Amino acid sequence: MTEQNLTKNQDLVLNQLGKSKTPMSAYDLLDSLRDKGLKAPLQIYRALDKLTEMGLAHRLESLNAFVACAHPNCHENELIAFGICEKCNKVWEFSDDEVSNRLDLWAKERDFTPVKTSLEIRGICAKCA
Amino acid sequence: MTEQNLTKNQDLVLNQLGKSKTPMSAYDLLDSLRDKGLKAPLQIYRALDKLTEMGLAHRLESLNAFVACAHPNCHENELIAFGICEKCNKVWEFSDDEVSNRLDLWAKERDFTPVKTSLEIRGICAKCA
DNA sequence: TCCTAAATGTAATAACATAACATTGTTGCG
DNA sequence: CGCAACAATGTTATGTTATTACATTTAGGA
Ligand SMILES: [Zn+2]
Ligand SMILES: [Zn+2]
Ligand SMILES: [Zn+2]
Ligand SMILES: [Zn+2]
Repeated sequence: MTEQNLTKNQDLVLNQLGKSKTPMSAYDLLDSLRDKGLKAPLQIYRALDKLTEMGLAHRLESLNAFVACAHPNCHENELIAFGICEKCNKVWEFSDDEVSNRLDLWAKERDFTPVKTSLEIRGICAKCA
Repeated sequence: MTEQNLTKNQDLVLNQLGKSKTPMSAYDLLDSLRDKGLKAPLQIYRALDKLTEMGLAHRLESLNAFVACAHPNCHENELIAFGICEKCNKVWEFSDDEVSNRLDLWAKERDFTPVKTSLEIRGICAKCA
């Protein structure tokens, strides 16, 4: 295992995500890991579930795809935002306390208990403009 | 047509969405509109495409589902955010200028041109807590 | 060791979305 | 009106994403 407590499949998936410059779908991952012995979607989805729980990978809801976390130790509780270029598919991961605070405020005002927030800005990056 | 310039299918889909208290998937919509003559997923998806373009409906990326717009004339350009209760599935549509400004700033700093932003807070509402 | 919980393997199926192509309806212009 | 151009529709097939169900193996602690 190259990462802390990861199992074989989790490690394979995370490494593959780490190598990729752009998000990968579960089936992209499956295709690229067939030669490592992975054969079924569920093997990928199970690994991704754990990795996203641990905060080592993130799911991009608007793409149905996944990226490795770009931060060393990305807390799963904090708000994470993504910029996604629709031309080159590159992803920028960032967070913004002010945005986070405003959304917390919205929630508090309504007694709404946030569980998971997704914030994805799709557009065109500087390089592709 | 009960709405402005909508075609028959668009009108059927929007009305169905309007009646629903919770988001509906394309196939939910298809099932509930079969007796109105709709038979194929594409008929639903095409109507949804137009409705979301017009800002009369919104897609919830994290649910693969759709809601009627809760605002009278919801500009498609402004940032729209959603709170989604994972227990009762109710959705609150809102916007926040400060959040919007912070994201604009993030984009400007990088010459990133936003096209479409999705912001979805999943959690538990006051009633379900 | 033995028990238990976590992880894995495998097949089948469900849920979501689009491609391709033929047809019909609408609008505006000569 | 008659025609062209475009938008919307109908229909079939297929592609893509995700989960259910169940059997088996592995890892770690009493
Ligand atoms: Zn991260
Ligand atoms: Zn780009
Ligand atoms: Zn709206
Ligand atoms: Zn609720």
